Order: sequence, then structure tokens, then C-alpha cells
Amino acid sequence: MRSRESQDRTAGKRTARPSGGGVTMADVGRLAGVSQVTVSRALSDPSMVSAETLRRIQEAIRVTGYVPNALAGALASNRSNLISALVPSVTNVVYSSLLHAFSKIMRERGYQLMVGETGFDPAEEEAVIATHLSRRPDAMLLTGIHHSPGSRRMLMSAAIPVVEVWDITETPIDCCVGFSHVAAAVAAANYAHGRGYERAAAVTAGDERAARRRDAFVKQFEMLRGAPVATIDFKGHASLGGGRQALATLIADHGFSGGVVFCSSDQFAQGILVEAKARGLAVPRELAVIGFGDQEFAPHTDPPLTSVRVDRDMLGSAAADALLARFAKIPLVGAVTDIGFQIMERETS
Amino acid sequence: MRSRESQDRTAGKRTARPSGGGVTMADVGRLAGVSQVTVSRALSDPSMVSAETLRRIQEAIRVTGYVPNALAGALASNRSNLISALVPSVTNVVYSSLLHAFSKIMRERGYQLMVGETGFDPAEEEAVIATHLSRRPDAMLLTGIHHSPGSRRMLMSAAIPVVEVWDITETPIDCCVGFSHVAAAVAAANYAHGRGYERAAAVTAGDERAARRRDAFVKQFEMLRGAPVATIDFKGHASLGGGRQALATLIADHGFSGGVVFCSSDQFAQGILVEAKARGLAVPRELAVIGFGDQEFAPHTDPPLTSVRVDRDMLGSAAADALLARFAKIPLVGAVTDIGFQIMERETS
DNA sequence: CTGAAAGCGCTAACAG
DNA sequence: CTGTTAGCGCTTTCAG
Repeated sequence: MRSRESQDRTAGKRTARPSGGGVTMADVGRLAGVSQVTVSRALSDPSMVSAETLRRIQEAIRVTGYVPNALAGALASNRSNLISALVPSVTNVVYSSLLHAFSKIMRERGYQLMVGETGFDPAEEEAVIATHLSRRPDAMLLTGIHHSPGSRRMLMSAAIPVVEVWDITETPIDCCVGFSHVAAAVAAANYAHGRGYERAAAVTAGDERAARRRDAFVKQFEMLRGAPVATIDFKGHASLGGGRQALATLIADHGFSGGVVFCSSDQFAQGILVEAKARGLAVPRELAVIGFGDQEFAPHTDPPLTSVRVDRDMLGSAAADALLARFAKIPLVGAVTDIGFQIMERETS
Repeated sequence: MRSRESQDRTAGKRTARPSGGGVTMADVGRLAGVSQVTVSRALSDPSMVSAETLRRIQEAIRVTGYVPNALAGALASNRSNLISALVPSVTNVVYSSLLHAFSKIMRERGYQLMVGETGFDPAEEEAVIATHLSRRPDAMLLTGIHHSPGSRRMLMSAAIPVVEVWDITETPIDCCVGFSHVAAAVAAANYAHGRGYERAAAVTAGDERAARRRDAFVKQFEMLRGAPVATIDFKGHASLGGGRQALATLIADHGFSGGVVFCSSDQFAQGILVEAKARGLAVPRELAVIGFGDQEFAPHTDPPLTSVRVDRDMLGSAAADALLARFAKIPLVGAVTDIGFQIMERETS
């Protein structure tokens, strides 16, 4: 007895014999008066069967409610049409919007996405990679360029295309698309210096890439101004509340005033704006703010937020293109794609 | 020739023969001096093999870098350990946080999530359901209770547990967990009335459930006050910019002043707060706001936002529990779980 | 506790 | 254009 047959609902809503769940290609073929392979051909390339046969097969599919078994297909063909995508967190719009752009292109090409969350933790990532590889994805998207030796080993021997996003390195596992976080932070520091701010602070979330930006910003600004940069670091993700709290701390504990705050995320920046307004601080005259990510709300805050923009749609589509090129065995011109960044100067700086 | 072998990287970084990608249970067994089935047993239930055999198998797995093929396992056992989850949009934190809570529990139980986006469109949903069902998920999570006849038919014949979330109905496909949107909107209207507001407006995003809340709010408030409720509807998703624009329109075109605005999302509410502050309107004295969703930032806006709270973590875990109960063949007490809602009264109303 | 045999539902060669 | 024959890498069942 097949276990499927015992998954009966308590209510008697279903027919006794599943009318669709257990239908195979052979069943469809029988009804259409052809062999099972012919059905397979009709589905994979209709031009391989005669018009009349095709019609009968389609009718049989309709009648039976046949749904192909992609598991069996993948096992037989050694192609799953599955892409695994690993991000730190799906609740962070910065990552989910990348996923959205990436999956759109992949879906159009017939690939489905399996998404996994790694929580910014290489060990967790390694565990997720292992379970995902067991589904035999045709390719994998990874966030960041830092992965455990175990992860790298598994990926190498899986021998599938891998794209690392959000960062660039000269030594990717396979290929990568992103931008230089150091360059972005240095540009922000140069910009802040150019605007004449003499003091600076950095508010940073618990994210390795954000920390690298903070370090680069601090180093560059201190080099330019000779003045120390105050830093506030959070363990978890960025939030509006965190931004408010950071500004309060900056003022109370660091005696911070009249400078620019470089945030690792627009969420923090927004919080700083709210707190500044609540305290009656004039932005940008008494307090300037630079966000990161240029999220949807950035142009609509009051005043509109200056932010470092990274084109997440482009990031997603470039990652998809890189993988597609691998599939097509197109010798990629370069394994590393730098999509750059842009400082969106608005009115908070 | 296996196609995998031709997926060679351009660079010669890999060994000629994949050291892990092509390793099978039989290979592991050979190295450990046991048969393939014994390896299978060691993996599925270690207590079924002797301690010494287990040790040798684990060593062989380590040496070969063996990664199980879940595709083959699923095909043979008719259990994929895959759960399909369909949401309107992953970039909306309201849905992604539900996914997060849901997947956490499912992962702990050994299930992986396949997520699909339906874009609030039943036809799109039907297409996604079809492709997802081809992967033979063990269960499916659907957003909302409105699905096309074709979707319902496929789901019925797939004969797998299905949980519909974010709404409740007396006639779910299988089971559902959510809350009554009508009840939530009526409660908001009653609350607004109770606070003495004589005028009201509703700002709504392009979401069927949001529209139902708007209708219920309008109906209830008009019944209570006899005054018409102004409505602003957006096609797409909620945003801060949309909220600002909505308030501007409300004031300019509807002569709205001195009332309460019921928003379909906290994003809108936040925008209204920003716009009100920019216009020097006192909140809540001159303008009151009620959000929906009680997102993370709601307690930290200025002033803190009153919002209708729905426990998304509970929603996710209740959905997981419902499915788990189905798997265990536990006759669910009730197929419909109402998790309710709560008006978080803060300072914008 | 271990092994041999028989599939799961499909695709990939080969034949005709 | 269509059919036949072999598997893909596992789990299940039945024997030891």
C-alpha cells in the first residue's frame, strides 16, 4: 500500500482513488493509446510527435489531471532545474529584493528557487549548503565571499556553478557579482569630508560586510580629518529603534554634535532622523546622516535621505546572467562582476 | 557520458573525477565493506546497524565526501520532505516574517521549504502551484483563502495537507489559520469611534484582504457616525511615500482634517506621520493614525504608532503545527484556527 | 544485524 | 515519428 493512499483527510472530501496524485506518464499514454516515452516527448518537445498524437496526449493529460513528477525527471536526467539561493535573512528587504529579481529571471528560464537562511553564520551556512546540495540543485547563489572550508569543499565537489553576491573578490569559488564595500565606505568618507563635516560617527549592524564598511569609513575619515570617529555597534539587524537609540547614546555618552553619522543601513538612518526631529535638531545643519542601501523610503523621509545606492535588481539579474552563462558553457569574460555603487545625495547631508 | 562531467569549470580548479558529486551509497558501502542498503540504514536509523559497522560507514562517508541524493530518496519513499510555501511577495516583511517563523519549525523537523511568489494574482498562483506540485511536496502553505477552481482541483487530487494562512473560512481546502479581517476592521472602527473621532479616512494597498478590511471599517464607522469615510486606494504595495501622498490628497482633495486615518499597513501610517510632522499637524490632536501589522518600527515612530497587531510568529508556528498534526494523522480538533488580533494603543490615536 | 531483489517515474540511448 | 531497453540512487520488502 502506498503511503500516499493513507494520507486521507479526515473529512471525506476526496475521491477514494486520487484522480491526479498518482497518475503517471504510463497512465496518460495508456489512455492516449501511445507508449510512455511518447508522452515524455510530447511534454519535453511537442514537435517530436505527430499533431494527432499530441492532441490525444493533451486530452489524456487534461482528463487525468496528470502532474509530471519532477523528482523522477531530475533523477533520470541528472538535471533538477532547481537553483539554491542562500541569504542571511529573508526578512531583510535588502536580501529579499535581490532574491525577487534573481528568481524572476530564473523562473522565466524554467528554474525554480530553493531558498535557505544562513543567519550571517558560516557554520549555519555550511549546514544549509549540505541539505540543499542533497536536492541536487543545478546551481547555487551564496551571499558574501566568506565561507567555511567545509562549505567550499562541498561546493567544489558538487561541481555546479556557484555565484557569490554582494561582494567581490579575486578568488571566488566560481564567480561573483557585487561591489567593493571598502571602496563604497571610502567614497562615503570622502564625500563627508568634502561636505566639510569635521566630526563623524558610524552606526553598524551585526553584519560582516557592514563591519568592513565601518572600518574603511573610520580609517579614511580619520586619515582625512585626524579626528576620531565614534562608533556604535549593534549585534543584530538594523532597525528604526536602534537608530534612535544610537543617536541618543552618541549625544549622551560621546558628546557627539554637529557631525555626520554613517549608517550601515537606511533603517538606522531613518531612526536617527526621527530622533533628531524629536530633539529639535536641524538636519543637516546640526546633524547630517548618510544611509546605506537606498531603500524605497529613502527619498520620502523628511528631509530626504542621502544614501549609498546599490542596484539590487541589477545585482540579482547579473547573478542570474552569470549562472545562465555557466549553463550555456559560455566562457565568462570575467568571473568577477563589479556592479559598483552610487552616493545618492539628498538633503540629510 | 554523464552531463555532470561536462559541467567543467573553465578553470582547472577541480579534480578530474568529482570527489563528492558522483559518490553514491554503493560507493560508500564498498569502501566500508558493506552493502548499499546497510549504508542507507546507517543514515536513516543508526540503531539498526552494529556499532563497528556504523563507525566504518561514517568514516567512508567522511573520506568520500558523500552527499545523499534526496531526489532518489524521495522518489523511492514517496516522501520528499519538502514543503511548498506560497506568498504574494517575499519582499513584504509581513509575509517574509511569517515564512521565517514557519520555516524555522519545519526545518527543525527535517523539512525544507520551497517558496513561491504569487503576486496577489490567482492565475499566477495557479501556475506556481502546478510547478511546485511537480516537485511532490509533502504539504503546502497558501496565503489567503481565495484560490482559483483549477488550483483547488490540483490541490485536492495531490492529496497532501494544505494550510491556508492569514485568513479564516468555514470551508478551507484542508485547514486554515488566521483571523477575521472583518472583525479586525470593525474593532478598529469601534475603537476610533470610542476615542471620539468624528471623521475618518482609509488608505489601502492593492491587496484583497486589505480591501476587505477597508470595506468593513467604512461600513462600521459610517454606521456608528453617520459620516462618510474618505478612501484612498493604491494599486501596488504600501509605502512610506504612498502614505505621505495619501495625506496630501486627503487634505487637498477631500478637505480632510481633524479625524482618524485607518491604514492597511504601518508603512502608510509612517508616511502619514512624516507628512503630518512636515505640515506641522499635531498628532493625534489634529490628526490620528491607526496602522496595521504592528511592524518592528511601530513603537519607535514619533509619536509611537497605534496599530492592529497580528502575531506573525504565532501564525507561522500555528500553520506549522497544523501541518505536523496532519502528518501525524492526528485528527485535528478544528480545521480552522483563529489566532485573533489586538489593537496596540499607542500615541497616534 | 545484514543482504538481495524489486521498484519509484522518468529520460536517454538505440532501434526501427 | 514511435517503441524498447536500461538505468538514475535511493527505500522497501522479504530472506536469512
